[in-house]
Amino acid sequence: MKPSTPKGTRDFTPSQMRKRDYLFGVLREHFQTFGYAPIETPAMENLSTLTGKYGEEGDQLLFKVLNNGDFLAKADGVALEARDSKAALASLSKRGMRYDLTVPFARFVVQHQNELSFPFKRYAIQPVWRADRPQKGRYQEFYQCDADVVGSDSLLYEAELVRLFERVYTALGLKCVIRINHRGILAGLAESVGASDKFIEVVTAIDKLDKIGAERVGEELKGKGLTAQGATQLLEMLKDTSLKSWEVSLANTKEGEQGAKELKQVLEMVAAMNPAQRIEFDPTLARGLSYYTGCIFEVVVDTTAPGQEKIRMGSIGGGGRYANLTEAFGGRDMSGVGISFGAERIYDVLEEMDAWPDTVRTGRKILLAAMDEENLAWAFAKTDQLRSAGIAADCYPEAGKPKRPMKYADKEQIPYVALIGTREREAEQLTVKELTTGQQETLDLSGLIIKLS
RNA sequence: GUGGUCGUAGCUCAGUUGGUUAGAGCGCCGGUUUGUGGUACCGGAGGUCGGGGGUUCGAAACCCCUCGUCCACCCCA
Repeated sequence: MKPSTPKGTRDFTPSQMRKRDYLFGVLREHFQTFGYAPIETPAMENLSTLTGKYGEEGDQLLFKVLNNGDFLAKADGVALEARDSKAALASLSKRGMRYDLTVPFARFVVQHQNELSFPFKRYAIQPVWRADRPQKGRYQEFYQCDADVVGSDSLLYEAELVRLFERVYTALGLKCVIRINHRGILAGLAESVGASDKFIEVVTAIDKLDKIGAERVGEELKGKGLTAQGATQLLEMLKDTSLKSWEVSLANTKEGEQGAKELKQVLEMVAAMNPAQRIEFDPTLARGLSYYTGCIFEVVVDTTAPGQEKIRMGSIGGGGRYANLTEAFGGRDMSGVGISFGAERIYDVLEEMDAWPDTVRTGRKILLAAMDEENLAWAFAKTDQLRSAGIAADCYPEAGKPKRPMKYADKEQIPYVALIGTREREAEQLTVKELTTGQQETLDLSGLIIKLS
């Protein structure tokens, strides 16, 4: 049998893990600086927590966990006989794998509402699972990195999360563009072309604009029941990227006016903090997720920035404000706003740009190698002293010719090798070779610690 | 879930109309080198040709099924 991981999943090697740890570390650090506290929720949730939250399609993409024990004995015989998977499911599985971090978060907030103080700010970096058909950059197991705040409808948080986006991407060495819109603008737009009742359809159609073009979006809109005139007018209005003129054109729609007003405030706050950041109002930004109700964001790589011209990647982050997230779990009506970093995509971008810091390349800094058996214990003791000084040191486990440890250090990209023979032990000195330059010097332990610190 | 593409060594891939013992490059292991890795030269290991069934005197190649991959939809990160 050829060993392999299940479809849509992958292993991470040490060199990949060092990069992932770095990326998650930058995220964690910024989340905490911005006042978000970590939480974790289980890999499995009760199926009742998950089903119905992602729409019909989402339910199909849930990984279900088979009940333990003699599950068939307790299964619904009628449904099994009829080969009706949907009907049989309830008696076969009561748990499912986490599909995203937002729904478990909503469950968490309601379940712990009496222990939490609001506004409650949390972040989470955890894998999620989807029974989707895998493609490049699309897996059945992948990590999500979310920061959310619930229990306040202050626009301060919209501005804060935009700042969090830019701070993180800047720390990673990436120039990005933050696109922003408001569901109210889209609602006002639908209202002004007489399609208020087709709001969801309008949103999902607009979401496809950059992908399939205005013409086909127009056709889709007409297919969904818009008048030809309404569809044309809608597409015409979307060409306008000036927030000022939207304020005017939507002044007679309640939601549209409110949306434009809120957007303006957020943009003003953000501009006051960092006028250099590219943040663009984009009325065509829709985001498919149905639960957004206020501002929505999406982050893309800035392809006008030096060194980033060739990057072709979809959004590397997104988010928005939602109302009533906790409603499904019987919580009181709480507004929230949150963002998500597309860690797997960011990884690919950093890989393409080779924008990793040097620290991800090396694990161990120095390898100590004894030439003969009687010096091995001394080499091991020196390794221990280096470790006590906080230096990632390792001792080659077999004494002998330098060839093996040298080759090992070369492959493992350990930058320094100390060869230890009787000469070194008797003089209490270490002969240290730097592999990239081939240069060699003799130092005592404290000198070596200073050199490698 | 729908349509398509491709599965040959650890990796990237050759393999003629179906015909002897299935190859290359890279990688891996060893040697040339008994206190010095990366280069060079020499040698070696490694394949039920994704799996199962069928057609045939004969299948890596043709047919069916199945699993996996990649791509386009759907949806999404």
